[in-house]
Amino acid sequence: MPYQDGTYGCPVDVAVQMISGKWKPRLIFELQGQTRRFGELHRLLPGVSKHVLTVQLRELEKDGIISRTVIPTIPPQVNYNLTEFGSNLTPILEQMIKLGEVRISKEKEIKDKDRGEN
Amino acid sequence: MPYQDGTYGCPVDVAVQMISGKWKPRLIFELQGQTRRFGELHRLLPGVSKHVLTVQLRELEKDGIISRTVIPTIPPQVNYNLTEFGSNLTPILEQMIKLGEVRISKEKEIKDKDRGEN
DNA sequence: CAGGATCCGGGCCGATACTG
DNA sequence: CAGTATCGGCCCGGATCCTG
Repeated sequence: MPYQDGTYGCPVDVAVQMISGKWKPRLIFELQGQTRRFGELHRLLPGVSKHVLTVQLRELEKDGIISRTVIPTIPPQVNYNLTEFGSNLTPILEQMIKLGEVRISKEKEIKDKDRGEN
Repeated sequence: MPYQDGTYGCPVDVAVQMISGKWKPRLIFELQGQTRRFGELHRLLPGVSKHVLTVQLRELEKDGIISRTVIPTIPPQVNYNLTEFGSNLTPILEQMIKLGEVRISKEKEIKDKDRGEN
């Protein structure tokens, strides 16, 4: 959202706002190239409650990152997809995965070293 | 941090933990290839208090992303740098900037369209 | 100059119960 | 199945004042 003078904030901050939320990056990741149902996402993210999951999904939808499609059957079915705009987030996720892996292997080293010293 | 069974979480979540914090991505961005002093960072991020800035810097330091160097002059001088490990975050920042720019130009379009309709 | 100490408010997140 | 409704805790972030 622009300031009153019509200017916009730093691109970094803008991006931060879009993906900030404890589960959003994970959700975007799980929706890469796949349609997922609500319950599916709920199972894929152990620890998230349905309430919080709903809120995060709604925010992503409002930001134009994902789309939500309701199929009015009984029982109902709701599908989530990445939008075209949302696919712009893919490179970020890829880099986050790389970073996470680097970090994990670094921790493994430390742990292995500690074991060697005891 | 690993679980008790020695396994590690999803790389995405690990990365999220590292960069989550309202000002962290901005701080990492401002430290790309440059040494910066505390006051400098404080001026570069309008809106952040010294207290919060300190906390965020300390967390980044604890995670091994930045280094903190004190030069005991009067008045004191404290320099911050990205560590070698921290430079692993550069690709993420680049992608976040791209994303932010896409988003900003998209909002500009909408605003221009609205102006045309009124 | 670069913080530490203290207080505080909000919203982020989660648990539980209920529903079309 | 895919949510809503309600409640509550807790921590993040901010304001203010103080210091070597």
